[in-house]
Amino acid sequence: MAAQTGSQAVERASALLGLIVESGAPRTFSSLVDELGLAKSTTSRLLQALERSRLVYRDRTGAFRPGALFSLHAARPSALHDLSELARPTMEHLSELSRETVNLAVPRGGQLVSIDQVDSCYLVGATNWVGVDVPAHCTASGKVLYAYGALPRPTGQLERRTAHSPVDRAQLEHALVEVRRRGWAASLDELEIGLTAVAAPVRTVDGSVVAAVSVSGPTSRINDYGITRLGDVLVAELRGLSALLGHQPGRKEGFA
Amino acid sequence: MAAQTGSQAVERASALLGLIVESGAPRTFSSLVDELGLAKSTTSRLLQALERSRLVYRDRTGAFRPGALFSLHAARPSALHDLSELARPTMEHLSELSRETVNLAVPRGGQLVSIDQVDSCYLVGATNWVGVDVPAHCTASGKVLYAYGALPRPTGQLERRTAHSPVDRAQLEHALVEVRRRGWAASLDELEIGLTAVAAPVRTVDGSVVAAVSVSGPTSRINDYGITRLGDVLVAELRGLSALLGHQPGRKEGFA
DNA sequence: AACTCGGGTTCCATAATGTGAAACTTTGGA
DNA sequence: TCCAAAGTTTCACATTATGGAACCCGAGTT
Repeated sequence: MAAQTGSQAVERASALLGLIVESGAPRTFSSLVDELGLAKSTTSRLLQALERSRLVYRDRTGAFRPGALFSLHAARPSALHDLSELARPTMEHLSELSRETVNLAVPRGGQLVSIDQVDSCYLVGATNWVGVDVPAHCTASGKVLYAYGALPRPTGQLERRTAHSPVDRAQLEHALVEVRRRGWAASLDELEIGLTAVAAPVRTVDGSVVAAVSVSGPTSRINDYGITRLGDVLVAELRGLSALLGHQPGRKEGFA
Repeated sequence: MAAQTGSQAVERASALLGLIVESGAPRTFSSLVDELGLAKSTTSRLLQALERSRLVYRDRTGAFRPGALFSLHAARPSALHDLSELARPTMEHLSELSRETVNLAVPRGGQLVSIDQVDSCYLVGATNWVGVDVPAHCTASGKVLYAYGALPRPTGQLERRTAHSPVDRAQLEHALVEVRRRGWAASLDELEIGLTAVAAPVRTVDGSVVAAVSVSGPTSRINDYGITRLGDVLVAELRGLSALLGHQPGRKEGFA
């Protein structure tokens, strides 16, 4: 189906592993067989290989569960289970896709702050955002956090950073409606002329939004990539990240 | 080398995964190549497959790290990081090897108590030990815990359960020296006539012993398997389990 | 700039390895 | 006891993995 080149056996085995690990509950052999649609024999062999390698094991009932290697990783004191550690792989991936700067932002004290960043590989556009507080209303991540109630609405005057900054409350609210509709937010030249960002939400187990991930770069390059396309990619990738946080994709995606 | 039948590609890929996950530090491509001794091309393809499946990812520096699936598992609230959960795979494995009852025992209130058990597949020998306190000096696990200082020496009279129970303190101490020398302990008919057990220590990150795993069954069957052989198997397997707890095999294996 | 060294990926012919249908075994139910 | 379901092993076939060599790319060097 989605094989690029090369190792089909490994990919199939990995798919099995994925199913076993992702669904917290023990997976039965037959459920795996017809979920992947492989022959019983093939499935059996692959699972045996995984079992030999201690990547899965069969519990008492004969169902498959994540094996010792997973426990090992989980037990590592160094395996920071915090957000930025979890998000790293996804962010690296997004960085490769877009080749632009990727940021992970969370609300802090009524503003938003980036807690992790993967730099663009271009020279232009690789400023550091980690730790610097920026006005949320003119960033893509900020809009996401506003839209889904992760950040309380700003009080007082909305700062005008550029001619494009939204300073009118009604205008902002209108934008937020749009964000919720599409699932992602954009900010074109609103914080700084020539700087565009696209962001989407990261949800936790109860469906609430806890962070936003943004991709940002020169307006021209982002436009080349396509804002909508980028938004959709972000949403898709972050759905995966949300799953890591325990968010069940099926569930209501309410906004606080 | 140690392939039974079937899927070599998967096993090789798994071996790579193992190296990447086990050594907490990021692994470089070439280190993987010459550690496994596979062709560069093969290694490259396998790693690409693993990367596509999000089982590993390349960080900024190009080194390989455990991928999203591992984070996912680590983040699971259900992923009990406690001892018995961690030990399960190993215990199941031992159960299959020996086909006897496997117990995980920890010290509690000066005695020892089993906190998890995998039953033998034989009818004879499958009693439940979980939760029942037994006199430590006539069990294999107890001797292990004594030997490595996980359990303070017993006070008062040593209970005589059978004619083979060690009731003499000097005799016990002598046995403990032997335990430390070999790395495992045995108990033949000491708790109950006809019941033999072999046990070895589980170490945690600082090298101290926190638990013992024992294999026990009818003296005759255990003898058939070979006490020494069983002891060695236990030591080897538990070395792996100890690694899960962060114990660096190289480190000093001091006994408290 | 041109040259080269080392790490890494891609190509390619070869055959070894993985594949699925079906036969077989085992388990559990009625 | 007989049957159905669940899983494993067998087997003939060709798809798929393999490793050597060629290639690529970036970082030093002259």
